[in-house]
Amino acid sequence: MELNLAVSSLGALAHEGRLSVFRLLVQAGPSGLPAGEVARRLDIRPNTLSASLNILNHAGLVTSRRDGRWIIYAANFGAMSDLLTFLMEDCCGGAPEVCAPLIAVASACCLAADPVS
Amino acid sequence: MELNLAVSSLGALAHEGRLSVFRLLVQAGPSGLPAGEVARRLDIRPNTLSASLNILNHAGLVTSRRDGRWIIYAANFGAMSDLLTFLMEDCCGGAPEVCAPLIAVASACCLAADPVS
DNA sequence: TCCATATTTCACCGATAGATGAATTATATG
DNA sequence: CATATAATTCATCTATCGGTGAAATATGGA
Repeated sequence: MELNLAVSSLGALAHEGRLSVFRLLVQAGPSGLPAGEVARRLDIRPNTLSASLNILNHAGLVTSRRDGRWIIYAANFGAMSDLLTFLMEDCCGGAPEVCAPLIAVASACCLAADPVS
Repeated sequence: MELNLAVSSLGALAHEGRLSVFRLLVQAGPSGLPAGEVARRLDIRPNTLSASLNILNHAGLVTSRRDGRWIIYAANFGAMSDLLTFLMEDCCGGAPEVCAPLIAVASACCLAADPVS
């Protein structure tokens, strides 16, 4: 990942409303949620939410598809993974203890369901 | 980690100069680097760098200590770990494949040196 | 076709971020 | 004490961000 893409992704997430939206979509999984459902759950006005989703989308963090009169947004898990990987690069230059908690978190939520060989 | 702390941490990193500074400090390890050395390596003016370091410091991402006429900055690896952990929370609601690459990265750089039991 | 619903786009305004030159503080050395 | 170096603080200016009301676009149903 390039520095500038990381900066725009971090900038997209560096906002209370947008971070809440992104986390909600992460929790919702790959099937995503319609914009209106996001607005209702987080109590955000439609036009404000639209601007937020547009910023997250331009940063590559969410995808959108139309389904009838709804537009479904979903977290882009690949982009999320790329960003976190970028932030972790070289994290162990002198401090291997940094990664241990992360491995624990990732393991707790994933390894049980889909173990890494 | 609270949402607002995550937002301020992400905001601190969402800047080309500051992200470069943070990554350099991460690579430098816990012993850190003097401000002037950071400025020289990244070609940033001293006052601009000072503002950047101040923002990273207020977000809790770097620490500072004076050593003679130098002020040594170091990445706060605990805060970094907390932030990444926060971003990964609930990441597997429906997509366990998200975490696999992260585990791989973390494992590659850490497990060899300090295996998680 | 007409209307209701879902979502976006637009124009505007106030607030905040970011860079800079100049001045200031702190430390070491002769 | 005088001077040079390291780093910060301050004042200022410009650019961008973020939210809002109003209007526009798109879809489905009567």
